Amino acid sequence: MSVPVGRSPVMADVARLAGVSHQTVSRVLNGHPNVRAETQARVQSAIEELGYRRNSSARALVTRRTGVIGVVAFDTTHYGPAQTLSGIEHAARADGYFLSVVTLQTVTREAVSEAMDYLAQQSVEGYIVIAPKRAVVEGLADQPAERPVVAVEGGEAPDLPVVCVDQVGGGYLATRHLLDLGHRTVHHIAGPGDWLEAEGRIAGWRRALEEAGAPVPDPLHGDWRPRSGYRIGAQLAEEREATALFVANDQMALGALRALGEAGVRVPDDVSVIGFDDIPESEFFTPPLTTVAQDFSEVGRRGIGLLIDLLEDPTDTVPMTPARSVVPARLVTRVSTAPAPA
Amino acid sequence: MSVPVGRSPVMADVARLAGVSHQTVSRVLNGHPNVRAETQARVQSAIEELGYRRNSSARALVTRRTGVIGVVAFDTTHYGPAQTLSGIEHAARADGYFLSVVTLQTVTREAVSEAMDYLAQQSVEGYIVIAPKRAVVEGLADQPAERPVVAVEGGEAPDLPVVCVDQVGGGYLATRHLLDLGHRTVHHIAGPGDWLEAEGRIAGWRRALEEAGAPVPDPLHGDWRPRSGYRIGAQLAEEREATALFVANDQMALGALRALGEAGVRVPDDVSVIGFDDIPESEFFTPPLTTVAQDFSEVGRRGIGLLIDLLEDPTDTVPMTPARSVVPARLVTRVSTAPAPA
DNA sequence: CTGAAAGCGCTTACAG
DNA sequence: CTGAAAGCGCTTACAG
Repeated sequence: MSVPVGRSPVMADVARLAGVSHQTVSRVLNGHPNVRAETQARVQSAIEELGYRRNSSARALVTRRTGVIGVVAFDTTHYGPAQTLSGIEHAARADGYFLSVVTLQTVTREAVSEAMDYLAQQSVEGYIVIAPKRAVVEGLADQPAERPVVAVEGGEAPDLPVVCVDQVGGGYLATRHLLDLGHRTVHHIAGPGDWLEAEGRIAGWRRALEEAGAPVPDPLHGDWRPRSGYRIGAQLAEEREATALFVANDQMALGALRALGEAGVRVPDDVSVIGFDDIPESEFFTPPLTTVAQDFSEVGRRGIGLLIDLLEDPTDTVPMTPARSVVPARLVTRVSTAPAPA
Repeated sequence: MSVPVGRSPVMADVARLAGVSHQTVSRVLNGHPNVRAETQARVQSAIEELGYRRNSSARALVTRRTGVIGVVAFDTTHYGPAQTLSGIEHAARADGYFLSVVTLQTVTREAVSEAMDYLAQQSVEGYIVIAPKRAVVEGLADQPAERPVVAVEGGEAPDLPVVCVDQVGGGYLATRHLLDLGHRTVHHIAGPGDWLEAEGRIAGWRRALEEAGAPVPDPLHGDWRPRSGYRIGAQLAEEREATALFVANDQMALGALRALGEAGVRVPDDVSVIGFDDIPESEFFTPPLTTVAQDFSEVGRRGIGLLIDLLEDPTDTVPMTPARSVVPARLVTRVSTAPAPA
């Protein structure tokens, strides 16, 4: 009445031990009604006694559902993607889905479609793609789309279900904050040109300036990394023109802060600086950084929610306008911003 | 000669189109020898024409191999785990494995075994567990171990294959560097008591001090976050005793730097500070931080390598002493350390 | 409420 | 070099 050594127990083993057919075991496992309570109990204890675990491959073969969601993420030293991935993972698990992850070094269309291909080999049911660049999002929309795809964390994108933080609103918030402090205008250290987040933040910054009738200086593009912020910060310090600086992420803000400090420019007395992301370090920068916080976990949660809706939607009709969910950004005021110098 | 609409092509469809049996298609797909070149070409083009993709569940059912590796990771705002995960992912993909990831909020034995249970439902072939706490590693070693497990990124652990950075060596390196600079002793802001990394760094620090016959102050425990470094830094600044400070990670070092700065203690003139991790920000701290770099990607790579060896080892014998791989740490000298004040 | 039958889409011996 | 047969471990109608 026991299982041969060296082989994991299968449903038939449980059935034999419980004195029922394997179909009844299946019913118990799947929570079907129409199983006598007493039978169910017998099956349950047989399952426990044997340490039986259902063979997921066999199940997937017949149900045509693997329960696996493919995630294409990016290998960055950035704070956001890791947080987003974590939000995605928790939400997926809460709904009983598994996550298969591919992380990319380079953010290109080709790399993304290769990653999706790889995941397709594993029969994922749908995809979440962390798609921060315009080209990638557009490449995604072009794809034949055998399975649902949700883009996450870039900016808003056409023709694709998307979850993102309100980058435009965040950029607006940051700039507005500085203008309200009496600054004549706000200079901007932007992210790389093809990043949706960079574009959104520029748009918000520009809108706030235009609304206030303030001059709109050329945005200066960094590469998200501290060093680029340092370089541009040094340049701005030399020009001695800016009194307010909106930097598109906290890492570049850190570099800028350092360059300003080295040039003898006091923050916030001479120049106010605001960042974006609210990384854990930013509170302890010199000085503590005013910044814009993004709720990455919420983005992950909503992304999974959207995808699962798509996967489980019984109607199977593609809506004319894809779903879209925008998470608001939030201003975090600290020490690095102050009223404009007299 | 084509596939009914609404159904993905199966092997039989390819076979029909190529005019062979489905077994021959299988042979081509699996790269078996003994297929005529011409037959192979016909099959290949049928595959392409139909856009056929092998059903992974059916394959796994018969081969008893899913090609999936389960990863238990931690949801931290830390730099290391994300980098490690990325290293794991690249290595796994290079070897044709898939990664199913669970991220944990809390690092407890229970959470880890729950996560492994969840992954077992998906029939993972083995596990990589990022296990930074002693209790977790010990819990892992206790488990019945139906499938191979490799622990990664904690310290060295008994009874379990492990890949980690040489934390003891790193702590030694940091402390030695400060002693060589002429400091009488080195104070230590440590990580939380139950973390293996914290323990290893303390051990290395202690060894260097003892070797040099220097006094060994009590280590002061933070929680890895900047705020705890700030708190302890403020306390040390008040005591005015330390001239050299080894902080167990860069985030706490950032907090300490800030506390010292606020107290009017100059770094490195009055106090030298060294961190651990070499996060991208540390180069732009005030002042740029001397620190100890860990090659997280290498840890991930070796972890996967070890696990795959275990999975593919034909002998199937468990060695008496589990494999163990230690990645060296590396000193990165910047501005925050200097000779002891006269 | 429960069981006997069929079949999901592959791979693996076994013939030839 | 290639095909007919069996079987992996489940779920899903279909009977009863």
